[in-house]
Amino acid sequence: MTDERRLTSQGQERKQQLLDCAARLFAEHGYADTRVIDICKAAGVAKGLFYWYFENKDQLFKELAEEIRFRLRKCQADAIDPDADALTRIRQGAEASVQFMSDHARFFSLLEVENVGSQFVDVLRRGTEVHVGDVQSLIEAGIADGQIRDDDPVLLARGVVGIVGIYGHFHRTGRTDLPVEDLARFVGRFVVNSLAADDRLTDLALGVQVRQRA
Amino acid sequence: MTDERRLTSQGQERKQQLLDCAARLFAEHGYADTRVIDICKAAGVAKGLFYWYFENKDQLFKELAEEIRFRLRKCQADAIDPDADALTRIRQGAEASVQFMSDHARFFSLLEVENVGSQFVDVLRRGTEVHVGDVQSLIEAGIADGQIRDDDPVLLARGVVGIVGIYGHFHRTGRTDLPVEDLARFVGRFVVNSLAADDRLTDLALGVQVRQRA
Amino acid sequence: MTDERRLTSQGQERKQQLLDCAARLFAEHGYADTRVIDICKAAGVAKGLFYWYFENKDQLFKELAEEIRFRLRKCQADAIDPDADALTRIRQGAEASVQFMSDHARFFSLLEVENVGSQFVDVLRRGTEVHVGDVQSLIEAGIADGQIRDDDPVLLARGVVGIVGIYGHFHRTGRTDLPVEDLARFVGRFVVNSLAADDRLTDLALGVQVRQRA
Amino acid sequence: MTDERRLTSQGQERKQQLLDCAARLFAEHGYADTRVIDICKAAGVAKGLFYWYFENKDQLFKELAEEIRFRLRKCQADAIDPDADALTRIRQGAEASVQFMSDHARFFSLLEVENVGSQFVDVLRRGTEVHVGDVQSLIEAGIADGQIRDDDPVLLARGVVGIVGIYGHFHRTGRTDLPVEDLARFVGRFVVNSLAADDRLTDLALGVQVRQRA
DNA sequence: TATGAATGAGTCTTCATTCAT
DNA sequence: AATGAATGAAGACTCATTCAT
Repeated sequence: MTDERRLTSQGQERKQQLLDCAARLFAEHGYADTRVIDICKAAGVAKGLFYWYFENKDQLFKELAEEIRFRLRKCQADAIDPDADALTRIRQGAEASVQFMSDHARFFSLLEVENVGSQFVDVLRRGTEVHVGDVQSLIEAGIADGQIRDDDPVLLARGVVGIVGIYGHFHRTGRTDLPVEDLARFVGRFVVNSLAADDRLTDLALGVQVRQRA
Repeated sequence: MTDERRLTSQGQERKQQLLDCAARLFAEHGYADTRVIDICKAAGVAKGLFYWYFENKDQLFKELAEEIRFRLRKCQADAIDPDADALTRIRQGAEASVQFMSDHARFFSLLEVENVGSQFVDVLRRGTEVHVGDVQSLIEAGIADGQIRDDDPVLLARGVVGIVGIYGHFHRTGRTDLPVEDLARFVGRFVVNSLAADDRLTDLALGVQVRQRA
Repeated sequence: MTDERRLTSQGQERKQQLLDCAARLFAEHGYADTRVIDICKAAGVAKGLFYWYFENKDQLFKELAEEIRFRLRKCQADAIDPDADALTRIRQGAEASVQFMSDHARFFSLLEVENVGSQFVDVLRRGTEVHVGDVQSLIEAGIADGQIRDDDPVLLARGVVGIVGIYGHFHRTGRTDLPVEDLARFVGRFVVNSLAADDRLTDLALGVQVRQRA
Repeated sequence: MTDERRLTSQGQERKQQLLDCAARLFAEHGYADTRVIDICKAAGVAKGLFYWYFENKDQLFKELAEEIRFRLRKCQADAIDPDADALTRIRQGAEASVQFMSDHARFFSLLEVENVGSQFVDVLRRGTEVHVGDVQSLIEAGIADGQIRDDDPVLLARGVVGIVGIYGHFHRTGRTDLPVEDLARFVGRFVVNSLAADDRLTDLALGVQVRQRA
């Protein structure tokens, strides 16, 4: 399947079925510990068929990774109020991301493979960079507004993306019984606090109506 | 080497040599892509000797992981001023960690394997928990002092540990030419901002002498 | 091949081919000294294919052992005259067994592994017990008839099975140039003599028409 | 230790200690599954020392095998009444052998390794031949006397040795709770019945004083 | 499309044996 | 005599990928 192939609708389904099974198994046992045959068995097809739909195991992974990135980004865009200020938008994006990661826990674990020596560093890193870029733009706007503290925007953006990932992982690996909504709000607070130039702006971005400062 | 073996000093050296070689190779090519024989070749010994010192490849990894965690913790303890306030101590610990991760980049990449399905989740997670616990104590103290914002200490601690890890990884993977010292200071700032209850306390923990607030 | 696999007829053939080659090699060089790759080379297939048909080397052995036991038992049943008396039937079974072991010497050497500490004791022992059980029934009948001397039927049965095995081994290991037919008859005589309650009954079971007793 | 070495008395002890441990372990787990290091550990010495006392693992086994054969033969000789008739002497030898095998169960299991493809066929077979030779002489005498049925003496001898071995194995592997003495007597009976030319002679060799014949 | 069969390079692990001290 | 260290050949088993039908 090196070339772009036109798949019948049944073929499309079959392919998606394999993708879904793979995602689940990768999430459950990791990429290395999931064999091609496991995926096929889960989908109830013969091993040979795998290679009709995918060039190889790596390629399947990359398809999965990109699909998920794409969905996440869409979700973030949907969650962000285009008229809000930069910090608020970052917060909204972060909260939506945490929620999304929880909803698609299985799929998402995949992206955590960004490890040294992995054959996927490139894809994954490229994926991360997209998010970092998104956040960076917002941060630059926020700094220009004086809303975000004046520090290296790229570094700050990386921090934001990283934090979201951390708590996503944390929640995904079941080490808290906190409801996602609460965790999402916590992450929003955390991110805003990390970036805000000033306490009052923090309050603003957090939507605190009235607050007494010491 | 299932049982506890008494090693001669020569044996101890040889074992450490194998550990060192393994750490380097794991860092360079990843755990899975480093074969036992690669480690042995790097150490200039026969393959069989590996199994004189280690039960198997997994076990070696676990020994390494624990050794590194131990060293990091020692380094943090050394960097922290026992008389300083909680937030400052967290900052010192974070900065020291970034520095340490840079110095021992090779070793440290190892710990990034905390992935779903890995055979090492347990060891690694346990390792992380130690750090989280350390930070948590400090955070609780800081909250009691009113220096750190009143939020869930465990979650906050996880954020701190996570952030340090992220920037460590970032630096390790060579995606910045920022000198480590600068990165460490940035991380310190980031952490402090994330936690501080108030801008003035931020300044305090960052050692800013005088600062005009808007 | 952990699960039950549906094999095509081609697959069945290939599997049998591997079984046959394995049997021959095991017989020639012993179980331990036959490598999986030897079996594959003998069958002209790649190493990996072995594991398509068998879980592992042990499992193949067990399949072989059971197959051979099954065939032997079938052969015995065919050789026995259902209308004859017990002692005669035992003799017929013994003779047929010796003949069978000679015909399938290769296969049969396998069963001699019933050794202390072998990973196969269970299967092999279970196999032996089947034969012992068969003989035991006949012996009990013979004792009831007064044809077989009144001694512990289980022990006697074990003796019969053992003797047959011994001479089978003896012939198989080429330590005699006696034709199998003669050896079989000798074993028949031996068994009958061991069991018969009385000389006259011995003669009967041996089919001696007339004989002068001293 | 290729050459004959003069061992100090302490050395003799140490060597015997290794032999004993090896015998036990071989009996318990089989030859192949007993590692040199297991023997050394059991004896509480370092692995290197093994090769001070034995050329290699095979050689140790051979020493053991011969030692046991020697002892068994001695025991048989002691049990046999030099003035008795041939059949009686065979019976006495057989009974003594069963008893001996029970007493030295551990050691004795070793001799059952006479398997195709084993590196020990030679030693073991040679050992067996000694016993067969012993019995053969007695059988020839018995045939000359008309006490033993006129059949091939070598084959008969093999049968006798084989039967003794079978029941020895049977008892050793714990598949009967019959006291050894009883088993030994059973084997004596079995052997005598197998060989005797005539029922009356059977009685004689079994030491039956008076018996009513049908 | 779909299947079962086939390939073969790759890796861990074992263990008898030897060596230096 | 005795020890711990070192060697390296050997073999079982895995699994992504390809093939014939």
